Amino acid sequence: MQPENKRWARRKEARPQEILAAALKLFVKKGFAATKMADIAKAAGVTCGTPYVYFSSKEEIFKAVVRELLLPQLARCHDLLSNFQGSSAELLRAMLQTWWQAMGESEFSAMPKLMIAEGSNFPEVAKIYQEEFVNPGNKMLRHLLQRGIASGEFRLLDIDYAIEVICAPIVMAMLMKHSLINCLPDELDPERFINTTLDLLLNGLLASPKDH
Amino acid sequence: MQPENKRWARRKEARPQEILAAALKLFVKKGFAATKMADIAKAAGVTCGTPYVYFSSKEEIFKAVVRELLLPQLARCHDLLSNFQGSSAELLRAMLQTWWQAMGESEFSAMPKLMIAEGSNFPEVAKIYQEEFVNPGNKMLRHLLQRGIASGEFRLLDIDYAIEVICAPIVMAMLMKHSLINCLPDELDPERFINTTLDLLLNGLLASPKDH
Amino acid sequence: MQPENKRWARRKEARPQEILAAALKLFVKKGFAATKMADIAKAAGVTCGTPYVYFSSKEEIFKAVVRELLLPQLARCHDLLSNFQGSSAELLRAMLQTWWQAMGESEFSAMPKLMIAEGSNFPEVAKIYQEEFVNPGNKMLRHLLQRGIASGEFRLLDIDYAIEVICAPIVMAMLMKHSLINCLPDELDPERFINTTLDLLLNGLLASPKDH
Amino acid sequence: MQPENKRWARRKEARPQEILAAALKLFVKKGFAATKMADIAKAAGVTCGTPYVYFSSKEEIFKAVVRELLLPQLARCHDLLSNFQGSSAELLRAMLQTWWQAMGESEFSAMPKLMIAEGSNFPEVAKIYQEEFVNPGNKMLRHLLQRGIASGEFRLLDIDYAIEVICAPIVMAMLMKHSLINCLPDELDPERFINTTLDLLLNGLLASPKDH
DNA sequence: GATGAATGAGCCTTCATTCAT
DNA sequence: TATGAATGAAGGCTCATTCAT
Repeated sequence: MQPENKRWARRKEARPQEILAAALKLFVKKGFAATKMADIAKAAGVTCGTPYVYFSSKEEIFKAVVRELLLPQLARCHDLLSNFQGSSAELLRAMLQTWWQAMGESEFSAMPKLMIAEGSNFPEVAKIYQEEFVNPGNKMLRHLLQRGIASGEFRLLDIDYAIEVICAPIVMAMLMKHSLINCLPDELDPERFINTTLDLLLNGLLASPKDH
Repeated sequence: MQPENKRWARRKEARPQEILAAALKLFVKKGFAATKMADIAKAAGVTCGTPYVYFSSKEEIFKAVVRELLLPQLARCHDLLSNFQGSSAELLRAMLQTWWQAMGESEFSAMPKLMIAEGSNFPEVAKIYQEEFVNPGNKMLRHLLQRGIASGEFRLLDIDYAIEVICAPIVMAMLMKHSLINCLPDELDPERFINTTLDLLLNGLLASPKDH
Repeated sequence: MQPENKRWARRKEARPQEILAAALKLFVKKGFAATKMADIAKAAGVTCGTPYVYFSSKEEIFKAVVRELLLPQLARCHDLLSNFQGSSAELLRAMLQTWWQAMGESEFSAMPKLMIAEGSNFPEVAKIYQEEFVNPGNKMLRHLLQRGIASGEFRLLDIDYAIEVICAPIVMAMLMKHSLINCLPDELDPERFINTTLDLLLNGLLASPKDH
Repeated sequence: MQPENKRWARRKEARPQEILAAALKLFVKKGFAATKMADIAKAAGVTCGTPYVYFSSKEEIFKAVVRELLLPQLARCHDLLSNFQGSSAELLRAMLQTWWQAMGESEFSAMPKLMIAEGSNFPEVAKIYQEEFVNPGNKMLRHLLQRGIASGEFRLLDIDYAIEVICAPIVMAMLMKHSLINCLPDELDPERFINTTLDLLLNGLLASPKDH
């Protein structure tokens, strides 16, 4: 008595997540405007009317993608880091690694692209992303830097701007995963990438002892 | 007999550039799909049929924007840097500053957003951007790093990945200029931003003398 | 074992009537096309699939509304009038009053609107209405007029057309109850309305004694 | 050089009126909801996008039909009657005849049906119709009755309600022209109809001299 | 070259209807 | 009998593109 006829399968619980997952994939690949509702439906294994059973419009699907799929990832990051013991440099390494694992290596790596591409057309979505994802993330990084500076481990920096310099490589790596644009000569090797990022951020380019 | 009097006889040469400039502004603000041909025309001061006199389709306008408007900027960068005399650190500073002035502070700051957002829908455009803009830019940076390493000024680094780490902050700054997303608490102060970027990239976070 | 406990076992007999009553209310308020099956179901206290247990389509519900709800009203009129004793003028008054009470003051006052609005899209329904409601009603009025003429109480009139002149005010009153259109400066006062109608129809506008 | 190819004919001036005329015909025949934009377009000899060059939505077409096609008819009536010399009974006859000629015998005879059928779904349209057509028409009739009463030609009546009784037959005749519903046994003969209406309204049903 | 009315394919969304439960 | 998730055809509307002027 397996549902031979998949067409009328009733899967009320699973459908919304399947639709959101399909939508995320397509939004990421083609952008919001170029993604057809019919394609989302097909990718989710339903027909074109079904998404409207669960979401009132394409834009609502977009919002739900952010809220339901992306925001939970931040909590994961937060949990992993909140109890960290060790040097600030080690904490930074742990943070970048966790971030990459939680986002960079999952389909959520596509969210930055999506927000950059479509945010200005959907201010509500951009606001959710900014306030519930970017700001909390920045806050975590700010604490980390302040912790390092307070302990004397880190130099005194222009923290506001340093945050961006530190975030930028990992965000760019995510963006490149989802464009045809690539700064790297080959496939991204995450370990090399994070090692190099940390090496540069912690020690800088200069070979000689610093003088300034 | 004055051709000036005939409204449609004037400036046959200037039209394409006006259309491309209008298109760039709108693509940047709203994305490719959300930009209507009629809006491009209006912004260029012509009517909706005129763009088709010069370009065969919306996509061709996109390509032309990249080729006609973006690529020349790279040449500017290249010229400025090719004859540089001085330390590699100073060269890096000059490069970031030139890059920011040529792109970050102009409307071309929007190109990265546009390419990230729409590149996968327009592989031809992405290819042009990759091969004629990104790759040459990376090559310049690679030379800079190799020059610094060869002279002993820079440490031995994983150059391929270091390139991305160095580019990322400035590209991210451009992206943020054109989204509602912002990692910075206030308006970007270019001087502070470039100083912090260079400080971090050259000296690293760590307070203690390096040992390796 | 109490069938009351099973929510879907209760009142198999009452369902169709509840659905038709709900449908009538909604058809009247919004028209046939603008009434959604789901709304009919909800108004009838069932879910969207239930109407299809009893009716094969929305149009069949429409037909049933006419047959089940409207036609019985005519019988009521007929019964009340068939045994009337008195002058023809009194009979006309009784007829208009009965008609208004049976239809004008009930929700059936909406049927004329519905038939005028949707009749041409549903010829079958229009035919039922015409043959089983309008024609019998006209016949009653024709008998009344013939009775009055035969007795010398009424003048000799073009009966076919007089029927319509006599019907028109009361039908219009029903139509106005269900539109945003209103010829009256205030709410309809049924007594004033029927008195004026009868006064005009019986005595005419002219002040002087008739001569013909 | 006649436009052999009708498809690209540019007829900016005529198009809107053609579209409205086509829309009126179809709205009348099928109702607003059942009329497809594509059908309006086809009936107007254009393709489905053209109506949107001139009207922003289907509802705007509806409004324009009322404003552009219906309201001018009222002016026609008004002009014909404003200079009338003669008895009030003759004026009433002239008014009904003019009304029937201007509306009843034209396609505008369909407007009452349309307003009754769709008015409640489009309050804005209903308001225009009520305020700019029904009210002015009623006002004209009120003046006529007051004129007749003041001169002693008409009896003292409940004017508000008499207006409706007088209007009703002619409005009903228009409604019947556009439904499958008919109170008359044969095709409407306008002359017989207006004669009977006037005869009844002026003299009443009763054969005996009035006493009151 | 320039115009802008006209085109028509395509997409989001609705909703009457179906059917597994 | 009743449910309500799922279906899919259809319609309003958009907009890139065309072409007579």
